[in-house]
Amino acid sequence: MPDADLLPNELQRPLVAPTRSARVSESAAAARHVLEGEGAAALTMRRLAEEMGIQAPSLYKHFSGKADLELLLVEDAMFEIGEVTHQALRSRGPGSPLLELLFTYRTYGLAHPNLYRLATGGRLPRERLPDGLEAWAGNPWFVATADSSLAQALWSFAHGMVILELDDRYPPGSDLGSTWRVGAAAFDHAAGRTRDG
Amino acid sequence: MPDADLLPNELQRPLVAPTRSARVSESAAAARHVLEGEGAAALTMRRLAEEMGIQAPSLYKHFSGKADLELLLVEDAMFEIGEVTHQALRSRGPGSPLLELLFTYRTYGLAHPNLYRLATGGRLPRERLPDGLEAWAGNPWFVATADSSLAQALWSFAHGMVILELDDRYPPGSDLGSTWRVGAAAFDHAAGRTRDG
DNA sequence: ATTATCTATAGATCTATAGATAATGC
DNA sequence: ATTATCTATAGATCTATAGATAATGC
Repeated sequence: MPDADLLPNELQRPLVAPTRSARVSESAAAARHVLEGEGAAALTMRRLAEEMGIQAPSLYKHFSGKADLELLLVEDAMFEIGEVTHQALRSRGPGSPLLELLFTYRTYGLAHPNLYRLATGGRLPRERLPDGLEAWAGNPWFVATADSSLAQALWSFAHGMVILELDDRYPPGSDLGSTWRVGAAAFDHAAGRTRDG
Repeated sequence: MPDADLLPNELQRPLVAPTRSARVSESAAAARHVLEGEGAAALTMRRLAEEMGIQAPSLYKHFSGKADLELLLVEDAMFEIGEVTHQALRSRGPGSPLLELLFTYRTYGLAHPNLYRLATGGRLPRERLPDGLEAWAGNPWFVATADSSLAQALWSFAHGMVILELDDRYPPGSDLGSTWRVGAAAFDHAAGRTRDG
């Protein structure tokens, strides 16, 4: 069923590939649990098997290899990020819509640090992703700016902020709330909005 | 000796720790060669030793471990990025100073992808870095914006752009030059400059 | 019957230490 | 004498396959 009402420029959410068996879904959930709790280095086939109470070789009946498993997690993260950011635009409050979008994105990243790193770091296996997922997940940035270059610039700013914050790259004591706000204000202006629009 | 003439807000360059023996410097150069040529996964103590024509255990007379070696590369990258970005501000041409700074940063990242990833990804071992290096390397962003929040926002934008470009994260066919320009323009305005200043 | 799991194990790594030997510096 | 290097190797992993056994679905 189509979404009730789409914003201007909003894309239809792509379908989740219905090809995940129950066991595959369980594996993805367990993998996520290990990843978030213990970090990327801990996410091995052995550790995942242990988490599920089975032996590692059994996993190969469900996945052709580790890359398969990681792809599921990347998909999950992209769907979730797409959901929350689309939602941020639809239910926007009185403040700057960009700031709302940015804070929503930040909140997701900070809440799922290792999943965020996995999903946004390194090359994207485009040829194996569900059709339309990449475009749909990036769509909120375009909806918010109505310009593809500005959308990319805004997303780059957001990603830079999140990944640098996750990696504790800002000098201790930095007021990151303020950094997000001045960034949002700069892009608000570029998008043709007044600062307190 | 002090720099000839510093820009407003410009910091003095910190001294390179003069503690690198000739062999350590050679190792760092060889490590860099392996890293840039073959990627982070190839940078092992074994591969480095092979590159230098010695046996891996010999390296442990020069480094306490792999972390030691990587620290050298991070320092090198931070010094180099600091150099080129400070230089970009000093020798600025007629265009937007932010765009010049941004393009200089981008050019460095694209020219040294794996070193850039190593130096900017993951946690920074602050306690082991030369005194003042982090602040000095980040100083150009502050000089360019004269505001610490805006400086952080601008640097975050720049890093996001570079890392996403290195990881081929923009949809194929994206006009990234345009993305850099609209970003620069947004921050130029926020820094109180007119678009064609 | 078919699918999921198990045991056993191949085959590749890696980092790092111990102790012997060669090279270098005063 | 001291420092750099070598050989040998400990000790930990990891991914993935082969083939046997147990569980499940028609």
